[in-house]
Amino acid sequence: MQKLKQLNHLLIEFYDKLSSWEQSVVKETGYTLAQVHTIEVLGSHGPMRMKELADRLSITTGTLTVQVDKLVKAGLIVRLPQESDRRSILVDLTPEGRALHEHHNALHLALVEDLTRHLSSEEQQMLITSMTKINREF
Amino acid sequence: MQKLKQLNHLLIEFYDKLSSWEQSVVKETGYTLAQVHTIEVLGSHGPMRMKELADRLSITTGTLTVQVDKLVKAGLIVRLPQESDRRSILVDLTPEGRALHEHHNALHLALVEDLTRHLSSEEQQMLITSMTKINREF
DNA sequence: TTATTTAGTTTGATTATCAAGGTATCTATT
DNA sequence: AATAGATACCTTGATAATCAAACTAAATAA
Repeated sequence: MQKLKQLNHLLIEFYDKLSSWEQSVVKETGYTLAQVHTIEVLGSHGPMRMKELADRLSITTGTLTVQVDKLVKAGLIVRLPQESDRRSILVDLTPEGRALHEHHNALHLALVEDLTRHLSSEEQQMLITSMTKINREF
Repeated sequence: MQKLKQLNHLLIEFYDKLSSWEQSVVKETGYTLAQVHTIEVLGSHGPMRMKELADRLSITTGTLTVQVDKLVKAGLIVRLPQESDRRSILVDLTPEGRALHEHHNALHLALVEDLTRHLSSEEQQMLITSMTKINREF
């Protein structure tokens, strides 16, 4: 029970710190949090339809339409109408969008490297194992 | 390097899932995410001044003033003017606010219990150790 | 005393978001 | 084939969160 409380607190603390880190990192790009988040999802999962993207971002397709409009205007993504289903639209990164993702992802990797540098190889391995189990349960 | 990528991905996945979970849990309370987040911080760290609360929430004091107005009106918190420094104001939970925090916190604990139930006692212990180190570095 | 810093508030503008309604397209049923 | 229902996306109107900048009051330093 004490362990649970402790773990709960640690996970929340990590969440808050990551949230704050992301905010400050995003601010420097000149884009908004929602925009960068959209780029992140497209960058790490590849092109996808509006519906799926909205689901992954936990927003409605209505909200996403507005967001995608801005990103298209900014030259970061493109809308690709689908022949197979003419209702749906594939959204994909432009080279500029991909560049932004690469850059942002590099910052994430550098952060994780920094955060885990005092973990032994064994601890790192077990952290991977544990987080995998946790995410699977989520 | 492969490990880093893997860990980065796992942490982001966890973050996104927790974010989504929090959103749906908060929705059921009838309060907004920002409101519940404010209650959470006050509940787990105790009463504090506007400035400190704003810092912990990563928002400006201007934003917080508006937020606190709403929470006071909703009966969840109170403003306690300080005699020692008459510029500053201590913000604290009312019994109603505390009840909301208790309830929300219980959901968090239940979630963590659920997520970690397939971890061995040893894994749980090492997860605590690792997350402690990570948060310290953050 | 005067100047500077600090704590909190107010205001105006921007962004993100949702719910609800609308259009076009696809799918299943008759 | 015709119709009904479901799905994908878009549009619109309203609300919430946020910041920057200007403001007030109080504390602190010169």
